[in-house]
Amino acid sequence: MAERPFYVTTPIYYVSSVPHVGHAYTSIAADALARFHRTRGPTYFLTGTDEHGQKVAQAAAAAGMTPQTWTDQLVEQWKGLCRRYNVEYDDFIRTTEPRHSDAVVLFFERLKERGDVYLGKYEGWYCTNDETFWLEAKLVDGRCPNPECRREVQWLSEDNWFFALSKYRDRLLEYYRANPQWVRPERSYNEMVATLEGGLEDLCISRVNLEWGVPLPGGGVMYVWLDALLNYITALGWATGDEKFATFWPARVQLIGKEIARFHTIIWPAMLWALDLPAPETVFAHGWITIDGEKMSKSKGNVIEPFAAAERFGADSVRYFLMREAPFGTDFSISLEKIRKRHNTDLGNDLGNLARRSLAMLERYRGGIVPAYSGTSEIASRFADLPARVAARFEALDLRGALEDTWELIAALNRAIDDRRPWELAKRGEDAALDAILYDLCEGLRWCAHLLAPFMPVKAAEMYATLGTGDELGGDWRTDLVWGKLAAGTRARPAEAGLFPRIEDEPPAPAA
RNA sequence: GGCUCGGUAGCUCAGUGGUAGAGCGGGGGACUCAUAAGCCCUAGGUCGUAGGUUCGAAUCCUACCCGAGUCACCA
Repeated sequence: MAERPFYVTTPIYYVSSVPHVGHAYTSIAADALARFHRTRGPTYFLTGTDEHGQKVAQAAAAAGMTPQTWTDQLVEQWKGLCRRYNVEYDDFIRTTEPRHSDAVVLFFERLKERGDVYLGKYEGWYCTNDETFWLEAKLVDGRCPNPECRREVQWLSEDNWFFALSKYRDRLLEYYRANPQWVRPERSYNEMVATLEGGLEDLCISRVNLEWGVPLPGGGVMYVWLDALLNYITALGWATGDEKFATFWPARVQLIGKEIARFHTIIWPAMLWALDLPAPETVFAHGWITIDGEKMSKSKGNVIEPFAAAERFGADSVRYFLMREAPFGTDFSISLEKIRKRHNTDLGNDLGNLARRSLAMLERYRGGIVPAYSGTSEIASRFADLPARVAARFEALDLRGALEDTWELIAALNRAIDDRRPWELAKRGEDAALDAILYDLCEGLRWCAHLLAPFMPVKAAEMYATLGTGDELGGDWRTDLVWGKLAAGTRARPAEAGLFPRIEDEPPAPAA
């Protein structure tokens, strides 16, 4: 049965500053999903940058640059983050590209034709720093109530365009009731239902006193959020009738951080419906990465810097940590020490050492030549359904579960070595039994390489290469992960250095 | 303040009516192929507090305490 093409997106990242590990987290999760789905069929993975809005304009001005120059330079950091972590996107869209901004204008015109957008007056106390209108009652001493801001606010009265969001409320509620899985995890779903039940107001979608954005006919620019949300379809060529759009929309999975759920699960589907387009299949709101339970923040100086982490532990080890540490969707806490522990124990001790000891014995007892498969194996029968189980985890967006299931095989292989004691079999000349365990180990490693490739593409490929099959990873598990497929006579070569060399504790930093 | 979700072994958590579980850490043991890795054994925790329902509750109800999230036209 052919699956529907798989389209996965990350939020487009706001380029007012540099990336941190939270951005890497979302991108890596999307990448793992995309890499898995590529083994089964057409897959498209989109990420990008959100470059409009007042904060970008201000940051650029502060740096003495035009907004365009500013974003041109910053976007390299974001692309560099993907490169550093081997995040293999199919497309990277910037909202300043004409293919996007032209489509935003088209969107606006379509809505106008349809009567979903109208001219109105927006008035209120406005804080330029927060780009927010505040109710008078919320002001603190006549100033911005945001405790980190507290700037003066000004009274603004503007003629603006409004999107008739409220008229989609009932349809949204029906959609939520009919599709309980469409917003996940459940916590986000419940909160959004509660928001909807509380009622919706129309949305002001233009900014007349701002220039850095997509210009609207008659003046002003598009509110940055609507501009940004549209990237998910403009990148596919919605506006130009590209066949990519026909193939991949609606998205199977849109990953977001839980803080932007409202935009993606209320405003976004309404925008799509206004264009007579279907809403995405699933919006998944993942949790925050914290440091000892606290939100990362530059002022606290507790930021994990993604480039430095990759430097110290290797990109794949950080990828592994992020996907393994907590169930996908919940908050979890990160520290360099935690990454180091997972690297040393899960990756070094369990997996890396398994590969090394297995291949060392193959080398010693069989000259590195993979023996023939006898046709039966206890491990084979016990794990026959593993690829299907791991695949089901991916379908369910249970990325940690996929790793946990795979680790069962790794543990079983380590246990098998101790149970069957190849060194004794070799001494006693029990060739058939020795061949059997050695074959199980090599075949097991081949399976691990396939199953782990979405999470650790580089290390999985290295591991696979040591087996010496000459093939590359990336095939369909349903045909490739059949126990016994590893050919007898294959010349495997133990890696010289371990796959995951142990990383020692850092010496205490010298006092400043 | 309203709403939501949590408070279970040192740590992270699973467990939603019927004799308290997993992983990690800690402790003990046997082995040697291996990155002093792996394997085996080992935790006896008033399941936030106080009531209630029930033959029986970590699991249902009530109140309270504690923590987090959310209630913004803020990435």
